Formats: sequence, structure tokens, C-alpha cells
Amino acid sequence: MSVLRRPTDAELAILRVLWAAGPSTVREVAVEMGRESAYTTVLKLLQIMTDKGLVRRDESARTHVYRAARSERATQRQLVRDLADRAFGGSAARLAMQALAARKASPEELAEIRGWLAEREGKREEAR
Amino acid sequence: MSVLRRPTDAELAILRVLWAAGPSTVREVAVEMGRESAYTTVLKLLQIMTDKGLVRRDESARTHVYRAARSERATQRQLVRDLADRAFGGSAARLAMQALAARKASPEELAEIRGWLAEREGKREEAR
DNA sequence: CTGGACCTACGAAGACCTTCGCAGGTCGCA
DNA sequence: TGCGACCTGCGAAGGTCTTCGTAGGTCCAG
Repeated sequence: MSVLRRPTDAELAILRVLWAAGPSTVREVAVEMGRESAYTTVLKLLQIMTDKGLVRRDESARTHVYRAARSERATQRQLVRDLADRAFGGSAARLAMQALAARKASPEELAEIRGWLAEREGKREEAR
Repeated sequence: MSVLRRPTDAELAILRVLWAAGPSTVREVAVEMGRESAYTTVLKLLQIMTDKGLVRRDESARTHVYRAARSERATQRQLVRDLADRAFGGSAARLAMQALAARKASPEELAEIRGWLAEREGKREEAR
């Protein structure tokens, strides 16, 4: 288990599967990822990720079962923070604005954000 | 000039300097980055980045002058899109929400975002 | 003119990432 | 019992990233 680092691309692809499908075997992950990578590639990656602490392995059965060590949300936050630091001078708010500008958001999503901001505003008012 | 790829960490650190300081020589970039990396490391990176098309080099003088090939904004958008695809199912709006939740934004920033959303809302109304 | 300060180019080392083949063990069914 | 299907662990190849020393050229102050 080495230092905490952000997941690499291939690792993130595997985490996505684990988050969506829950605890899975190597084969399940490999199938879910299509035929893009060989079975042993997925296996190796999962072994490495276990060493890094990105996933946990249940070895009680012969066929091991892997699950993500951190939640999707927590990982997303880490990635966002990381990107904010590397490319937005540490400002997650500026990152958010670029994100909203970069891609059309659905009306539902915009509404959700407005709601979130309103709630936030409410809290600030309370704090006075 | 190879395929289009996202800038690596070290490359991004250099781009940050170029965006902030404008066209610069290797020495200027190296000084700006402190004593963390040797002069020749910065030089090599800038040479590689020139090959990749990330920076442009003016060789008219003996001491070359480098400038970022793409604007900070455009690069930020690329990075945001990339992260949205890799970790947010392609939804930049969900990324934006995580960003707002991940770090406290200043009131000014929140106000700016509200303003932006209001403007957006206005456009939608207009479009009816 | 000559030494020191500077510049670019190059090559190589070492660390990671990603890929996959192969070896060797286990399981279950015909 | 024996064979095929499966599993894990291992090792190595090939790519990228990052680092920096060294070589060789230019410039200018003394």
C-alpha cells in the first residue's frame, strides 16, 4: 500500500464498474468492460489496486470478490479537488463555472443547482 | 506532434506559469517555478510540449521564447470535459455540483454562479 | 583573446502504467 | 479418473513521464 494518489484511467474504469455493479469477481468486471481488455489485465489491475488500497478483496471463497474501498462520491470529490488545485488555482467554484459553461446541462440539473444554491443562501442568512 | 492528450501534471504546472506570465524564456519559467526542478528539466519539458503542440516556440532570438498554444480557458474546458467523461458519466453538471460541495466557495463566487444561472434562465425564457 | 555565464540539444535512468502470456492449482462432470 | 474450464500469481515487455547530467555552441566583459 503506497501513498494516496489519484486513480489512473484504467483504475477509474474499473472503479466505475464496481460502483455500478457492487462487489464483483474479476470475471464479472471483465465481462462488464467488454472485450477491450483481457481477463488477466483486469485481474492484474485489481491486484495492484488492492495493494494501493483502492479496492478491498474478499478471499474467503476461491474466486475472490472485489469492492471499491471508497465511495463514488468521495472519489469524485478527491478528483475534483485535485483538478481544482492543478488547473483552477484551488478554486472549486471556478471549476464549477467552467463545468457549467463547458457542456449544456439539462434543465433538471440546472434546477437542482439553483436549489442547492438557494439552500446554501438560506444557511448564510441564518448565520447572521 | 502526437495525438491530442490531456497535459500531464508537470506540463500543467508549466502552462500555469505561461498563462500567468505570458510568453517566457526557459529561465523565466524555471525561476518562477522555484527551485523544485532543475533548469534542464524545464527545458526538456518545454521541448516535449513543443512537439506535442502544447506550446509554441519563437526561435528568432538565440534565447527561445515559449507561449501556451491554447488559452487557459480552453484547456480548463478540455480538462473538465475529460474528468466529466471519466468520473461523472459525462455529466458536467454533476461535476459542477460536486465541485460546489467539495470546497467552500466564497460569497462572491456563489453570487457569480447565481448570476450566471439567472442569465441562463433568462435565455431559456426568451427562447419560448 | 579568453574564461565564465548562458543557451540548446541529447541521451539515459528510473518510476509508473498497461498489457498479456504462461505456469500451476482447483473444481466438477462424464 | 481424467479432462476442460476456471482461478490466481508472476514476470516481462513496451509505453509514457519526469528527472537531470553532459556536451557543445554563443556571447561578452575584462
